[in-house]
Amino acid sequence: MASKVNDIICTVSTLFHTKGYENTKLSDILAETGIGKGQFYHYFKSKRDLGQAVIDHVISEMEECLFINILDQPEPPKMKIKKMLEKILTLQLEHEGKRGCPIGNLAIELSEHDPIFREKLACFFEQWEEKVQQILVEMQQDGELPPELNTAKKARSMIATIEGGLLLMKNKQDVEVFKDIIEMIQYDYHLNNK
Amino acid sequence: MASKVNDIICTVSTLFHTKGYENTKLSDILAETGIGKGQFYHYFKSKRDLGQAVIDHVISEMEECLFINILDQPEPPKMKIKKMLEKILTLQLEHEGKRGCPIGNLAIELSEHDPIFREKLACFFEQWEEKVQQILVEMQQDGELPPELNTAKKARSMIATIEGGLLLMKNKQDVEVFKDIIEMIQYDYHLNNK
Amino acid sequence: MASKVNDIICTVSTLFHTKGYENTKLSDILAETGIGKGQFYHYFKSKRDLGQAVIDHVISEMEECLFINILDQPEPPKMKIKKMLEKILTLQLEHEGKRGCPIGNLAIELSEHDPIFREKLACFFEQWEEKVQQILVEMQQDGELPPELNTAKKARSMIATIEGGLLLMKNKQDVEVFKDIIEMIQYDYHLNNK
Amino acid sequence: MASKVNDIICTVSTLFHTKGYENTKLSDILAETGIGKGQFYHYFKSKRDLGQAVIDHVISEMEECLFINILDQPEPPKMKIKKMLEKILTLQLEHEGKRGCPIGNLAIELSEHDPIFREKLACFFEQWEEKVQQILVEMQQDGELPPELNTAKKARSMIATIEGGLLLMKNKQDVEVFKDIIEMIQYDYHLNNK
DNA sequence: GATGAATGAGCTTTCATTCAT
DNA sequence: TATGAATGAAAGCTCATTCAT
Repeated sequence: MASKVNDIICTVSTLFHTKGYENTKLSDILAETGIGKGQFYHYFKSKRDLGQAVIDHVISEMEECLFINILDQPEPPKMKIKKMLEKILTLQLEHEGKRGCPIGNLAIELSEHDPIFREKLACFFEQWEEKVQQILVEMQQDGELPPELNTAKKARSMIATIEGGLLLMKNKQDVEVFKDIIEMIQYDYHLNNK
Repeated sequence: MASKVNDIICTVSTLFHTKGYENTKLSDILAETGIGKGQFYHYFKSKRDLGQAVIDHVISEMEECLFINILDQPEPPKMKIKKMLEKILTLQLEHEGKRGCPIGNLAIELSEHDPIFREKLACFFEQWEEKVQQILVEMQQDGELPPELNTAKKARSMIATIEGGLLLMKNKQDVEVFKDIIEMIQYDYHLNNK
Repeated sequence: MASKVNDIICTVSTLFHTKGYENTKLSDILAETGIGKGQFYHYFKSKRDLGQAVIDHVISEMEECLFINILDQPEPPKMKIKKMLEKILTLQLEHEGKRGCPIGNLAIELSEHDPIFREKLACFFEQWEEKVQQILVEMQQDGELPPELNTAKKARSMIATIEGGLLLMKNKQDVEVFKDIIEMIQYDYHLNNK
Repeated sequence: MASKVNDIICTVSTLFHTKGYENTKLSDILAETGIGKGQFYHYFKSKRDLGQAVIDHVISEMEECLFINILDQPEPPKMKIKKMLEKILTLQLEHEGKRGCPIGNLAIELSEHDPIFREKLACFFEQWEEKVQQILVEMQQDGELPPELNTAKKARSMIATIEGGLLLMKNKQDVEVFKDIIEMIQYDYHLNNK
């Protein structure tokens, strides 16, 4: 059933998040999902095939969570950024900041060696940059950002800060690190005196 | 000899940079270094043992490159940041930005599962943060940064931006991405009208 | 239905011809016939069961083709041999001589390890030898073959030449090889100056 | 050591002879040779790699046995053919004719699907044909064969008869079948009244 | 110090067959 | 009848490590 496939994808997305793609062995997948080898290969033609499905899943979860529910909503730009940052923090708090970014992790592991995986992940980051840029443009039009600012690059920079913050947080295994990062972004964009 | 050990470490640090730790197989190491199995296990008691040596090596290279040669030098603070960014870019240009940060990559791969590796990498980031913070304090004293700014968090944020920028760059396999990030940091700290 | 069973058998006989018995996987069979697993095991209790049915089918096709339509016909002996050789050539031309003898191939693959399969194939060859022998006896009576000739052994030898010719032809992947063989048999039995 | 490699090749050539290439599983090889998986892959990079080595080995054994020791010797042509047939019979008697031709079997199994294996085997048959043809030419010059006879095709036909005879023999699992074939060839070439 | 043969657990994948619906 | 999910043994192969020389 589709639900079984979905179960597997969900379970494995957690495995990928904690252990990475290569380091998640088929045996881990079978143990965690409780299915047999044969059944696995009934649903997926290879581990790589599953990998693509999981990445699609992780990305679309993130898209819903950040894009649809927040960035695409009709709200004041600063509020959207604030909510986005809070949402990311909330997601991290579920695992005490030990896992880092499910997408960023895969980007590091796979970008140089698997063009298809790389492309999917790159596509996510591109969309994210665009959506943030739109918000920055709004802010710029409201006079809240200097008119000479390159909003595309600034958006890219904000996302870099978030991803780098998640990297440092994962390295410290401490979510407080990411809280500092959020605070600095909020300071940078004056998100508190709204 | 010590020089043989060093040769191995240098060669493997490149392998770790491109393929990651787990994905660098002993056979890759032997092929790349041209030594035999027996010799390898004569010099290192395990792959993990080599891993530690390589991480130490990579970190101390980075320390020399960024800390000793730049951040610890008696120069104006803005100049030091500028040079640091340029140095990182130069290093990336050697591989067209395809590999990303040798330390950040390992931080993502290993932080959650190997406490010793994690600690070594965390220690590097801590030092980096401290050194950048000192510079920001100087700038703050010179009135180039607002007095209420939390320099520790701001330093952490700058490093996050750099690491995240390298992550996005690796994902796009395009060094231009990182150039944007540098430009935004320079804009943020007014590094050009110095 | 019987016709469904027959469809499967026909399709699989082609698979066996090109890939052999062991190398024809159930998945090949399902893909080629378009049926599902359940349906397969409804019609056949195992792959081996199907194997027997296919061998029976291939043999009876050959019997019709060579025995009933040619060797059992009331025609001059030399004509029958000539037609038999031409028929075999025609069959091979359908696949450019790439597949070889459907029965000889299976004989090589299965004779040593499966007594039932072996027996079925051996039975075919025995019949063939007998029918050819009868023809040679006729020719002997007509004075076209020396009276001391052992017709049973000569018949066996002719079939060996044919099967070996098909083997060499398959190995060269070139039907011309078999044409040479036919020519020599025709020369041997003076089939042209009839 | 080279001798270990050779041991494996010899052992496996027997396995290939009885079970065929595909049907000889790695586990059979390991059980029969008494080595471990790791060791196997230390000596051969794949089963296919071993396959090539085994085929080379089988062919060169046959070349020594039939070509160097018999067909290339300075002897009367009829004697050479006689000895060749006897040698082949002797080889078969070692296994009571149950295995068939080590080369013919592989030719049937592999010719259609593996071009490299096919080529190696085809090359053997070509040489064989040439050597037999030379003998037939000699006989023709001695007036023992009709001058209009196409010796190339006749040589090919003799080898086809031998190979087909071995096929029928294997199918019957009875070496007597091949004795009949030999007898007929001897009759055909008047090898007894020498 | 140096070589590479040997080990064996573990990897991803395949396959004929059975079972539940 | 018919479907395809489920099973699990076995396939070919990889890998870090140890051992004998």
